[in-house]
Amino acid sequence: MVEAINRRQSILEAALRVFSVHGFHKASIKLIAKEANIKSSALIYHYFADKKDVLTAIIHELSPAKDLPLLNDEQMSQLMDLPLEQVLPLLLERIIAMQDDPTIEQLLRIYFSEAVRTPEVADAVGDLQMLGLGLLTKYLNRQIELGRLRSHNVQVTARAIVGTILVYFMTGKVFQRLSESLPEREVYIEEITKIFLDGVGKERS
Amino acid sequence: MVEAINRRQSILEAALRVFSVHGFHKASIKLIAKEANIKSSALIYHYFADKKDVLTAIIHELSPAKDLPLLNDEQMSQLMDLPLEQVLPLLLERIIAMQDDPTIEQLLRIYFSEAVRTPEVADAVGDLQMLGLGLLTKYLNRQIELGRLRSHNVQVTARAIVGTILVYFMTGKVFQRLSESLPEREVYIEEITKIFLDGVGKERS
DNA sequence: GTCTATACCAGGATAGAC
DNA sequence: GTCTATCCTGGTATAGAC
Repeated sequence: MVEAINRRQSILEAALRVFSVHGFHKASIKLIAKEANIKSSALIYHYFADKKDVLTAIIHELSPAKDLPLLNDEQMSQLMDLPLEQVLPLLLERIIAMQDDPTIEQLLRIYFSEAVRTPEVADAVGDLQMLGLGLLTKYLNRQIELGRLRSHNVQVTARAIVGTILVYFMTGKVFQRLSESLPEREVYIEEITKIFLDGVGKERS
Repeated sequence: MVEAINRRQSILEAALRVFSVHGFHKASIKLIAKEANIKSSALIYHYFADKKDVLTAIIHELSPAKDLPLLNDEQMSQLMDLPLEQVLPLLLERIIAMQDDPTIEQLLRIYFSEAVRTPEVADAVGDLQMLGLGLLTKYLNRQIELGRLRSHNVQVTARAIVGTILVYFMTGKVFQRLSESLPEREVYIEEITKIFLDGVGKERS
């Protein structure tokens, strides 16, 4: 059978699942083979050089980075001029929704656990974050230019925004124990937006 | 030689280092033995039931949770009444400074990479965060009560604050690539404080 | 309490038939 | 392109002497 492409793909998907559950090192080639419904683990070596190569392929071929440039330049520059009270909810909504996609969730699990020691993974995630932080700072600077935001250190704000996403993911998916007190998604997004716009200080009226 | 306690301790410390660098599964008992300067990996089984037990011991005996109750009730209730513009910098300063301690940094690395799949680790970290979030929400509620902060969803604010710490750690220690644009520690803390107090919106003057 | 030696198994990877 | 069989390394863990 010459269904090479399908085979390769299903191995990749199986590996994604196995890696995300067991971690790279505990995940065995044999288990991946079983998950992929192939009789022979040897087949994996037909498509990939070694175990590490499977991980690399996952990172490069399944990364959500590809989905990011779904905005063309026009849409982008439109976004740049929208006020924060519109952009922030949109952004948070979009990114948090991504976490519902099982593939993304599995990828994130791998990223989290492997990034600390696998430079290749760290780089992939780093690229993603660079992109995100870059766009965010660009946007924030533009808004300052438009006089809608006060002049401030946008690097910090951008990171703080990313932090709210990070913490949402972690309390939701990693430390389930914390999910109880985790507010509804809409509430979370709404409140975050308010905080960044106006802080939590007493209204100066 | 009856230096049991020292031995046990140095095994634990060696394991901490090895786990933090290689991760739990890749870290081998033999390597830990070597790191601990003991001739025999068998000795480890004299002090611990198995490899997993070493990890458990690390988490329970080296966790920074113990250092947290360094405040007695009096100091605590004093803190509760201090305004956010004082408490937040203090808190951030303190926690970020902890990350300079190599032991803490190594522990954090283990937490991050292992929490996603080792429930025991997740619980330990979860406890820590519960404690942190609990204190934070309590504090925020108190401040609202005092009329210093506007009434709002404190669960969200608490998480957003934790997020700023998380992201600082990650961009600093995990994704070194992002360190370049990472602002100075003092700047970061100062700006974060400003954001939470007043947001980044145009001053309403 | 610390060592040497070793049993034992699992995982990564290859050879080679079909 | 997919399989069976197998090699080999390295890891966990134990037995047992000192």
